[in-house]
Amino acid sequence: MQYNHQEIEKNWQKFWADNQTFKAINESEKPKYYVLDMFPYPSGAGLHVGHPLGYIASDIYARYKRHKGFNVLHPQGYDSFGLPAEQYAIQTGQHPAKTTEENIKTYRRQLDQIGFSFDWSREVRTSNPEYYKWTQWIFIQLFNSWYNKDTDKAEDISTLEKIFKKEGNTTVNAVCDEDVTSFSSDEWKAFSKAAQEEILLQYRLTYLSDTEVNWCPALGTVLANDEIVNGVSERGSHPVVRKKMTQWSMRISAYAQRLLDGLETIDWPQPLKDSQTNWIGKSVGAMVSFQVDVKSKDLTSEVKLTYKELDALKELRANLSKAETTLWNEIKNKKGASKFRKKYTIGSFLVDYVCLAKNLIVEFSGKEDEAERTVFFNKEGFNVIRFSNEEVLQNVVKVVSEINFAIQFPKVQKTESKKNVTSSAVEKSDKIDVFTTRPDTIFGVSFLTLAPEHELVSKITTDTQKAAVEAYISATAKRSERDRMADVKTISGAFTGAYAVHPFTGKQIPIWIGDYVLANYGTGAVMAVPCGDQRDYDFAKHFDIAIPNIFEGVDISEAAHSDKDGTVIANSDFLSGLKYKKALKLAIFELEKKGAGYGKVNYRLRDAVFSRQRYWGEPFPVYYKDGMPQMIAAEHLPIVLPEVEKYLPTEDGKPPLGNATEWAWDSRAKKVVSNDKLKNKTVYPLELNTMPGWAGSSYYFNRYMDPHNENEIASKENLEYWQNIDLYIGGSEHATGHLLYARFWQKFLFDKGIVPVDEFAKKLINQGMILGTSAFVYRASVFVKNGCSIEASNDDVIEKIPTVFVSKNLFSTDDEFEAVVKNYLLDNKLLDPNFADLVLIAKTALHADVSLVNASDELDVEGFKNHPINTDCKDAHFILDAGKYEVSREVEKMSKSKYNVVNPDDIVAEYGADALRLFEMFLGPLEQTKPWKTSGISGVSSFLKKFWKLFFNGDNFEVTETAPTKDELKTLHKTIKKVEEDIENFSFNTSVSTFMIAVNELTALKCNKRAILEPLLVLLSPYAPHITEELWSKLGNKESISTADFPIFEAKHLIESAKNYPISFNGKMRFTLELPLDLSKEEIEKAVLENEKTQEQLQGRTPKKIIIVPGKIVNIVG
RNA sequence: GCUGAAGUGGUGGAAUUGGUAGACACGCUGGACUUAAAAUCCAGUGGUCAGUAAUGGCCGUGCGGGUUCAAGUCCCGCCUUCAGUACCA
Repeated sequence: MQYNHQEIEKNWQKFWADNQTFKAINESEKPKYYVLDMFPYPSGAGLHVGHPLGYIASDIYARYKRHKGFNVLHPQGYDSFGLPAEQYAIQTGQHPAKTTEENIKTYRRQLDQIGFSFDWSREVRTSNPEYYKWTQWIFIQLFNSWYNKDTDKAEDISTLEKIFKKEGNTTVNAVCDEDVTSFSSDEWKAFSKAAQEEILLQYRLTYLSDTEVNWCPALGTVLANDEIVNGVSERGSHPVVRKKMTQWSMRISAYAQRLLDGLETIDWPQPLKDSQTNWIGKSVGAMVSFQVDVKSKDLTSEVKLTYKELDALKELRANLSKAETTLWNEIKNKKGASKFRKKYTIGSFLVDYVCLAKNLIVEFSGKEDEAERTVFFNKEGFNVIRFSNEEVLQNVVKVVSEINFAIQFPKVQKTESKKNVTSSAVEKSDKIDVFTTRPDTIFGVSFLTLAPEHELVSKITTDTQKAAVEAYISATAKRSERDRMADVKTISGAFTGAYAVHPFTGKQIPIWIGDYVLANYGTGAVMAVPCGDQRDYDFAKHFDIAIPNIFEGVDISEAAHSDKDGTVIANSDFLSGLKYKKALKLAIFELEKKGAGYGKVNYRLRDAVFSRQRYWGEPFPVYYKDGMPQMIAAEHLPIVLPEVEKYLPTEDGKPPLGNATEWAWDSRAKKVVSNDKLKNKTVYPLELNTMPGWAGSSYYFNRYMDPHNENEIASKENLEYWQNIDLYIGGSEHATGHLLYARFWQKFLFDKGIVPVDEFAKKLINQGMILGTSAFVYRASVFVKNGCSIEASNDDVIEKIPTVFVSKNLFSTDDEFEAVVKNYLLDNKLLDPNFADLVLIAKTALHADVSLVNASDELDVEGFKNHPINTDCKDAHFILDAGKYEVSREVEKMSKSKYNVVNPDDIVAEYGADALRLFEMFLGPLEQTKPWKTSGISGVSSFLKKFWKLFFNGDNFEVTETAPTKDELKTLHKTIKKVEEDIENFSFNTSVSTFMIAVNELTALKCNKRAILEPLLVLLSPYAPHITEELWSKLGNKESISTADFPIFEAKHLIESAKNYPISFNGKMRFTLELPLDLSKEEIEKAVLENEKTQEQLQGRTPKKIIIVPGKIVNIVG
């Protein structure tokens, strides 16, 4: 009987579905085991052979664990919110829900035909309201929580309010915004409700803030750092710019330390742990404050303000009028060269706003001395634009765009005249905070460097340095982030003219700016220790700044000395003579004593922006009342995504949800209502942003435990029973995205007592990528010697020349290629011999669809000519090699554009799911990147046929009950041992070889005994579930093979009485000798030395030494 | 630059603690069956040299050293490839 994989596989897939064979139960006598794949985003392209790799591995493991007596949970679902469906909706108007639904159908069909043992009754989809109800619910929990550093966990916000009421915020040890002001309990009580809310927002684990975000204009949305690759969007490669927006953020930084600590407790790949560690980027050091030295400033301004005037100025700045505030809110976030200042003195005039770098003054019109002011400002090189209060209040956008225009296209040329600009008071308290990991080198500081964007720069810059500093700032502002990153070597900077005071020596330290200091790391300022840091060293060398040496016996004439260990500090007052560790501690101690600094741990990890300007994502359960966010009570969830007509941002720049007409919250009726009702007092606008892709994937593994529960994420009992994932398989590209956020949420849910464990996955494996094997054909491009291509100059010369392709082996160089083509054309009279010298032929490599190429790299020429992508090749000529056209091969990423994508559907149709499963495992180690070559599948395919044949005699199923022989038992138990070890070590590729060896041996032994074949079926069934189910039932078994116990290995069958010893001479194996295993060393030596072959090797010499490892090897030296 | 992983036949890859390098496959070559092809089966297949042959010698795990009776495996120094990350103070 023939092995008919199509019929067998279809039947058993139906059987499993009908009998719910793999449905997991939530309580059992058996131990639990939870195996999970990272759920897929259902893309329109469907699966290619690379996608199922991890699923096959986890499925084998899940099936193996079932055989081993575990209650296995092995669910699957879809991460079904995402950008592609939305992009498609924008292009076609098709609702993303519909696209998603269709894609899921394709995925499901493709997955089903591979025979996975998923419990589909637990399927989740992140875009289902029943699911995202819980995503919204978790968001509310985060909003209602703060992080208490004393208890080191998240707590309910009410406990914080209690403390505020009782003792203000000075005693609170919380993770919060950096700029919180302190208040007493009385002050707290005196605050308005709105003010209190605003303060609480600075402590909540999710909070609104104006954050600088990665804005992608082409996609109309904000992107996370990990969604940007090389400065452009990961999807679509669109440019990305920095922009300030009011956004929801997640205070993941609160968990930085615990996210690091947790890594110690989980069995994840070291590279993945390392990249999380680097991402979190913990550095231990100190915060050091440097006072700006006021005396040193060469204030040349003629106008001096009195203290009284200064106070008045401060007052003015604090109490802006409504129009002033409105405009200020629009322009205050401008950075760098377009930074604005409010209420600033120019000469003796007080101006409303000024951009110093661009020499632009913005004023409200209607001032009495307007004409006089204009004359003075213009004389000083400033351009003035004025707006009325009404203009600002009615259309602030227009006003801002006029200001932007004025910045870009200044009317007045900068005059050379010296300006009398009062830097409006360098206040005595001005200080520059720096973060350093090397406070022990504090005596080596010879300058400070500020990021060009640092807020103090314009304030401290002296008039003499102003021009240089401004020029530098505008030069760096012009360079994109990308340029700055790419160009690390060029050293640039400018001296501000200002000095700071060294906290210990009191010496003056010049303050520089330089773009090697990043504005968004640490404080945006560094204390430069050129002798200990290469960048500082290079900077100092470049600008000829002193490089004091504070290391004992170290030469720093060539480069900085950044080694810490073993270095002794010198020339450093109280630190001299100390080693790194001691000096570090003492330096911090002294800094703290002086009040000039304190020990601090700094993390690279930033809070995660949680708002996206997209349609196809979870809506926030948030409405705004008087500008303050309000949570919708959990009982009214889910807040369902509204329908919109257009999926693009609105014309006034609001996110797509701004298009919704039914998107207001009726706080009395507790439901979403039409926007028309917004005039009502109890109806409020809803949040227009949606959540990012990682929201839904950060807890889905918990939801699988109880996916249909309407009252909780999952019941306490189920969470308690399943705990967490025992084995999680997925790609390493999620290292600093999904896998970090999911750990964060799990820890938060753990703090809140919702889940029982604080790490969601005990073991994780990254499956490697499967690459495609592209096929190339070589096409001849014909040129006439004057340089024109044939298309361009259609003369007689080339009239008859057709498209020509040349088989790979016919040439090795370009010259040979040209000769081959020319000869062919001449032989076939396609080229006039008189013109042969006028013609140039170049070769172009083109991708050919891999489905047109067979295992021997031979191209199906007719297929190629008729392929839809080669319409221009219908009449092409192919120069063959021995009647064949051979393509050249190259391994590349699988991609549609490279025509190297292999669809599992085709493989399943031709070879069967079992063959696909075996082959994917056979390709190589699971975690390794490896190329796909369809030709290789014939190996596993013929293995399955051989295996099938063991059970048949001709057309008859024939398995005997005869007792097995020693050899047969040995083969079986050898296989049991190896396969079990391999599965436990996730070495699936080697167990496939083991199966092949076993079947080869049993075929040779002509074994058709039940006692051997039945256990072998169970061994193979995790890998090839269909064929084994079929044969299992043919053996008379009524239950699915998945319920069978795993065979037990018995060592007694492997015990050998003799060993074929390799006999080596000086380490080189010369021959083998079969000897009984129970011989002693002496007996072995005797037997070996007596052997004639030994004597032949020795040729009369006496061995110096004989090494005998019983059961292993004999080595004769001499 | 830093971090991590890896370099073994024509190809994918084996070799658990140092102990017969190249398992198992693909591909290739030859043969059987067939009118022919496909399928199937059998044999050979790291390189090189010698021999009609059986067989035997030498060389071989990125390169150069070292430890050892014995090194793909351990140590030192380099080279290359891939992945991640990047002026992190």
